[in-house]
Amino acid sequence: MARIWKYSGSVPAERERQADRQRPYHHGNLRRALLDEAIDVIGEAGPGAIRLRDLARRVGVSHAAPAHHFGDKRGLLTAVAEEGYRLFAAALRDEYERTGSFRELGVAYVRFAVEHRPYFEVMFRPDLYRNEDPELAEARKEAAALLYTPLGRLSGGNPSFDTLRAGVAAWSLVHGLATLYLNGALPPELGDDPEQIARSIPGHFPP
Amino acid sequence: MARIWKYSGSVPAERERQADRQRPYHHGNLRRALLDEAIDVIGEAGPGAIRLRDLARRVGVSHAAPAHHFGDKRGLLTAVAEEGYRLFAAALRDEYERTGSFRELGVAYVRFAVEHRPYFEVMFRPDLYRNEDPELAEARKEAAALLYTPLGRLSGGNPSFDTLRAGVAAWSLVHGLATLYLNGALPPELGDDPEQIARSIPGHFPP
DNA sequence: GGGCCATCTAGACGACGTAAAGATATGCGG
DNA sequence: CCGCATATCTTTACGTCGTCTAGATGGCCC
Repeated sequence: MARIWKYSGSVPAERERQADRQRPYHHGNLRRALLDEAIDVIGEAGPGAIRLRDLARRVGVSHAAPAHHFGDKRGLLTAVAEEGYRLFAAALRDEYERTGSFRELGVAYVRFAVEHRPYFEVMFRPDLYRNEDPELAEARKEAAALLYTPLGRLSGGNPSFDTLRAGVAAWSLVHGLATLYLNGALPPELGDDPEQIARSIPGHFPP
Repeated sequence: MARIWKYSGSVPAERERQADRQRPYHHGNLRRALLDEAIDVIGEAGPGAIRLRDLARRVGVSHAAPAHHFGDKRGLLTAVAEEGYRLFAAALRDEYERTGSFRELGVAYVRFAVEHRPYFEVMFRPDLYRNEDPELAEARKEAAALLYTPLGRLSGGNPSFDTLRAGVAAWSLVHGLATLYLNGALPPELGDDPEQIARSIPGHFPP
């Protein structure tokens, strides 16, 4: 996984400090580096495998360094969740603007869960992070709006169309599909391409 | 909750040992007691809050006692998941035999998730337990069969009816609904009665 | 009633999260 | 160019946790 981390602009480039093999006292972009490493760990072993000391070790700083940027473990996971919701909102927005299709919005939901699995796994586990964090709440609201507004537009002026419940139904469907896929709980006969599964799923059920 | 039990040395009359308030060296059914306590803890603080030493303390045994019954922490959670799948299968079977309704089966799914939340939270988090455990695999298969066989019966002889995909769709819908409800992610306008929400959700979506 | 063996205790070890206090660099005002 | 405030990182320390090992206990079967 290619990691592109540009150091912040305030770092003087002329000193080529980062090219030096000696580890500088100041990392330069420790916060970003810890988040990236956390994503890697979560992707390989789930959020339960996150260890602050381990992240510090991987990045090459002392074990207590992460505390300065995130306070504690929940703080780090809060940052992960927030970033996840922002990426999520961006992905949904892009997809809907590109296709204008409600169904493709659902497919994009599942795709995000799979492609950004580490984020997704944290986002929908509020016990892991600080759910009342204001930044996070805003990021989440942004994503939620992108799920409901396309539906509202679709309902047109039809008053018998229950936007709220239709939205929850669609949301539940794709969320459940994504969750079950990530758990490996889906029947193997469906294959292993989540996007294709999402597209092939019927939009109605027997009574 | 001070549980003051004294140890060994003075073992009184042999017959009134259970009625005696002195704690016997052998618990009697430590395994069951630990599982019950684990369910309580998970219900209050989630599976992440499980601590073997804490469970032992609550039950009044030494900190290493749980290891004998479950091997390790994953062993305990494996037992929780297995019991959960058995209860789940029983609940689904009862409901379908009682009503014969496919939709009510879905409602029962959601109801189980809410009423037996601690089990549900562990069952669908395979990273917490020993997923390859044979007892667990069997319990899970039993539950899965109860989700698909009613659907197969419903399809009748209609060859254009894709049982597998229809089943996954229905399963995803109820699973997603249950998961989102437990996360507190559903819009509050829907109220807080998950059964009623499940029944009010439409069975089809816009294209 | 004697011994076997499942059950439980006791103590130790390394890893972890987190708090406190000290070290070091960075950028800013003079 | 210089001194200093401050953000960043290190070091040390403490308590808790999971798990390992050896030993104590007592139910149960012959």
